[in-house]
Amino acid sequence: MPKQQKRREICQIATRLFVEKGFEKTTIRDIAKAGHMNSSALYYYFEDKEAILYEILMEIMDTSLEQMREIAQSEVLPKEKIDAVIKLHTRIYGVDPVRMGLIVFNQKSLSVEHWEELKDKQRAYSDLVARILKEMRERGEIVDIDPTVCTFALFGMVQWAFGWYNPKGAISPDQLSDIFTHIFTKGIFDKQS
Amino acid sequence: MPKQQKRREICQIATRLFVEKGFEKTTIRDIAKAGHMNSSALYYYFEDKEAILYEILMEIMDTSLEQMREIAQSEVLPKEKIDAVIKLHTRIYGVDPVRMGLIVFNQKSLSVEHWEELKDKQRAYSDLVARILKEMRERGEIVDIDPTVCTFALFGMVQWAFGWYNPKGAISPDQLSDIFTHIFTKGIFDKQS
Amino acid sequence: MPKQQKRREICQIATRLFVEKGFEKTTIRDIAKAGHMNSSALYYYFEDKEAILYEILMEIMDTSLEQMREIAQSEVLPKEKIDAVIKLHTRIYGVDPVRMGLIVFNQKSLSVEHWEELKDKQRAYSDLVARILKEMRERGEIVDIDPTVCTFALFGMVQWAFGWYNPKGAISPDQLSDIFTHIFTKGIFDKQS
Amino acid sequence: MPKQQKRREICQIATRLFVEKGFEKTTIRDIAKAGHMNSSALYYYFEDKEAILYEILMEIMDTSLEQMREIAQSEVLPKEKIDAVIKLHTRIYGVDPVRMGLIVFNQKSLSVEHWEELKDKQRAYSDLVARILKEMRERGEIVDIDPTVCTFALFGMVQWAFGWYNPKGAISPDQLSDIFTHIFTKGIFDKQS
DNA sequence: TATGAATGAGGGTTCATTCAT
DNA sequence: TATGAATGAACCCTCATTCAT
Repeated sequence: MPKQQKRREICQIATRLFVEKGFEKTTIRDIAKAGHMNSSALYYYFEDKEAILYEILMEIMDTSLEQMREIAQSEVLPKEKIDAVIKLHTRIYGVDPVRMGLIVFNQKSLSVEHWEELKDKQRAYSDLVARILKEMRERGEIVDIDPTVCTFALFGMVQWAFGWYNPKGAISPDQLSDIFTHIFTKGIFDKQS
Repeated sequence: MPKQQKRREICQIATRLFVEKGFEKTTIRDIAKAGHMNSSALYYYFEDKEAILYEILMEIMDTSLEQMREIAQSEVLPKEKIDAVIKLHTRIYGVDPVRMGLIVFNQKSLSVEHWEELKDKQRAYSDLVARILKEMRERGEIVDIDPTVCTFALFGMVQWAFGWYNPKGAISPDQLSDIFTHIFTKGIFDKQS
Repeated sequence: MPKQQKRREICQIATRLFVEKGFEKTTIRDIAKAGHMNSSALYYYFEDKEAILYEILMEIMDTSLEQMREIAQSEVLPKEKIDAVIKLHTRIYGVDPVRMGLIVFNQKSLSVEHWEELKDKQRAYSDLVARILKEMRERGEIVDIDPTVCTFALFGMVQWAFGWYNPKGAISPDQLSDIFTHIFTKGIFDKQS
Repeated sequence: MPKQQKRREICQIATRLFVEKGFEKTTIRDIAKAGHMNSSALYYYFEDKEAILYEILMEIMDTSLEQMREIAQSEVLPKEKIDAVIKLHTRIYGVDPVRMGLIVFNQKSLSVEHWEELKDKQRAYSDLVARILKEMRERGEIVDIDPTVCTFALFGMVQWAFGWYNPKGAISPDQLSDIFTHIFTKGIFDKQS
């Protein structure tokens, strides 16, 4: 258990460095120094440098996947689910520069197997949303566009915020997700915001 | 002049490799070998490995910035400009895996100065769009949301396609930009597609 | 006593690994894992990684030296002693891949002092044989060649078998030592085998 | 050509070090330092540390194989061939501490493929001798013992000298090979040396 | 213009060993 | 007796870069 705790600690430190400098430019010695330990000590906790990235990324995906599942399985109207989806995705990926930055900038550094594992979880995550939209589309509640495309459009819009959103700015996370909800559901031509 | 030509050739080769393996994992010898030249020769054409990336990225930004300027300066209705913007951005960044991949995955490899230069051009590019939206907003033609936020929302939605859009799939680039236009302007709750 | 027993156990495990992979490529953790113990525990039983090799090698030398002494001290004709010597050396070093392999491939990994100790015992061992031959030579019973050279010639011929002899093949260990005896004493030109 | 020359130079230096300390304990920097060059320069000439050992070992085998072939193909009596074989093997492997030491102490450090290549050449080498003996045996000229076993017995006797023969001692290489010839052909019980 | 050769800094990783418990 | 954790010294190898030609 203290070992597991130390792993987490290392992951937190590595996360910061990976976001700042990228995986490739972060050396094992950088991580060690930031954690006040010997670089070889890291190999007591992780097999590899890549294993650290893998652990970090998987933890992110597992957590968000679980939350998305809860939304998908909740007993509310599809429309309300979409609201919740946008709120969740904004909070996890839009407003937080770490998670998205980590994934976007470093996924290429995963091993092929681990990368595929990541992709699988991402697919599972987006499928949950696409299925909601599909249902709405079949009921004629939304526009007649491929739900998967709509999902990716939404995700792109929301998560891209990681690159420009300023947490200390005028817009709160909740306001941001409201904005995204408005655009995604009603478009910018709809004027009653 | 042959020198400039050779530079372009090198950039094309490097572009391919950077997209495939990323800047950090592409060695100067990889580029040289792919171009059937000696790795030392590259230093006759470029100061640095980074200089190659810089040139590639700047060329992309300059080209797209120019095209965006044309749209901004054209004498048409703002609404039509938005259509054109989405069409342009979809074509340049959405359906082409190279340009966006290059920028997203490799911008961290630029030197600080070059990175800021890139950011400046990206800002200029997005400002052109934001200004159109601002004008529309002032005229009450669109929803009352910060135009810059709208711009980034649009960009995110569109350019994220580089990661999932399949050029050999059922959706043509034009159809894709129509989809984006619909969502961005009318939202998915508007059912007449 | 349990400590001494454990030492032996460790030596047996290490012997196997040293033969398989060589001393340098066998890690202390390999040995520990094969013995279902923690690598730190080994340091309770042995000072060093090298100490394990030393113990193994010395045990081999002590055993064989003792057996050679018995032959040397036995009250039989020199000629019969030579027969016994060849039989012994064949059994210990020729047909067993472990002992010779261990010595040949790993003696360079001993510390200088230990290496010299090993050499001393090997010298004592070969001296016992050389003295028998010397006696025979003085009596004119054998060819007029330096007995030490003869001894090494014999040892080389016999112990080299560790590299090619197949215990599951057609030749039994006893037959092999008979062959060596024939060659060494009568040469291959002597046809009555 | 200067590159090939440098490769040879490196091999010579490495040979010395491998014999002195063994392959595993010789670092790439040791070799570089002994050759007054930068350790990375070695990688311009050789792919690997192992590639150096491979080159050295193959060169030894190729050379000796060629010389053994000449003997095998010469038009002389089998008995004279055997004399030549012993003379050759004594000179190449018995009297020279380098070649045999290199092979014996370091063959385990070759990659599996390279090790098998080495074994193949060694087999070819010993087969040439075994074939001569086989012919003699069929003609009833020598004892009725498996020629391959005789070959290995001979090789063992001769090459083991690398470990004990003193080039500055009283016995010249030619005398040594005469001794081996006597023992191998007539045995030590035959007294007219 | 172009190349062969060289270099130096550093990167990931291994491993024998130690030490507090 | 035994272990988990930590360490430090290396080790092999890579790579951008340089320089004489």
